[in-house]
Amino acid sequence: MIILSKLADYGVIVATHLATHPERQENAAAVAMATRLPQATVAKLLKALAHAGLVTATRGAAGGYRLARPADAISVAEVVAAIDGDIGMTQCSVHVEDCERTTYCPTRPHWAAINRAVGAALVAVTLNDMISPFAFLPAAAPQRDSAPETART
Amino acid sequence: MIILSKLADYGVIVATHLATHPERQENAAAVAMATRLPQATVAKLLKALAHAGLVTATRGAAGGYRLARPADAISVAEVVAAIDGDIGMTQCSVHVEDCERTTYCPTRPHWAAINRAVGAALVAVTLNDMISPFAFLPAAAPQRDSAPETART
DNA sequence: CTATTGAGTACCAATCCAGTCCCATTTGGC
DNA sequence: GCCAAATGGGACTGGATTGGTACTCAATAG
Repeated sequence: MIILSKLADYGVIVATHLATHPERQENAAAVAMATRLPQATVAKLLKALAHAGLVTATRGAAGGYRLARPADAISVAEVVAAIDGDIGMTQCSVHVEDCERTTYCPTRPHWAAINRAVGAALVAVTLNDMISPFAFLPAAAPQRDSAPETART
Repeated sequence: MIILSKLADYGVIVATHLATHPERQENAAAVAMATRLPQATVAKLLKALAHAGLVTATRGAAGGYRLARPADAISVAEVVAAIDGDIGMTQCSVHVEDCERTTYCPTRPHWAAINRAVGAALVAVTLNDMISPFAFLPAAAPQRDSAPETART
């Protein structure tokens, strides 16, 4: 199974590309060319990213896009969420009210925890990390501990 | 976006149900009844789980399914993988050869790391954990249920 | 004023997925 | 030995989702 949709994947590529030239302003066509992605699709992605406030757009002739924030202040999770929506493991993680199984489904509360772990893995990575040629995180997921207490909210 | 497909979600529910009665052998109809899921779908799921070796099936009259291993030796990741296939963030995480972008895509190596983190989050949770009514991860229980991400940088 | 470029929306095609059905095979009971 | 019960393994289908495109409106530079 693939977690990210192709569009979200592309979105990260596009955002990463912009992160490599933070000062330069590029229009959709230029980004499409640089990333080898279909132009119409890139335009759509950039609109979504702009809508989410991750990139700033300049309209009109000689317009274009650039990152709204420094590359190390934009997480991959944000980029993905801008395109695919909020991340959740299961239906009930995102739309709790939709799950009529809530009353007798014993697994539900646990998904929330898994959810958080996955989200943390994505939040921990910034665009700046994606640019760097080296690995950046040791292991972002919570290691299972079999010590359920340590409750320290 | 929802990470798990409905079937994978159901699969975990089914497996969890079997984990509550490790010694009992149940046929597909009984599991469907207990879990309130469509019978045909449950049958399909159990076949997949059996194929993956997570449950053992007994054919013929009075046949049925039971867990192949103790509940604490089966991770959620295995159940999900049995139904949805291996987990990967992006296309290239699962089918590297399919990605003709390999040569110039700078993000690729990083996805592998994110991938590992997400996988670890699922591997860390066993069916036994899913049964227990209490949280098993440090931050699992609190009231907040939806929108767990939204990076706060 | 006009060319350029993003914003927004509507739309289409293709794929994927959830769910069902069918038939072969195995096994227990009569 | 035969039949019923149950899994094994496909094939099939309707529908939803997604990837991708096209078209029009709005803004801006020159």
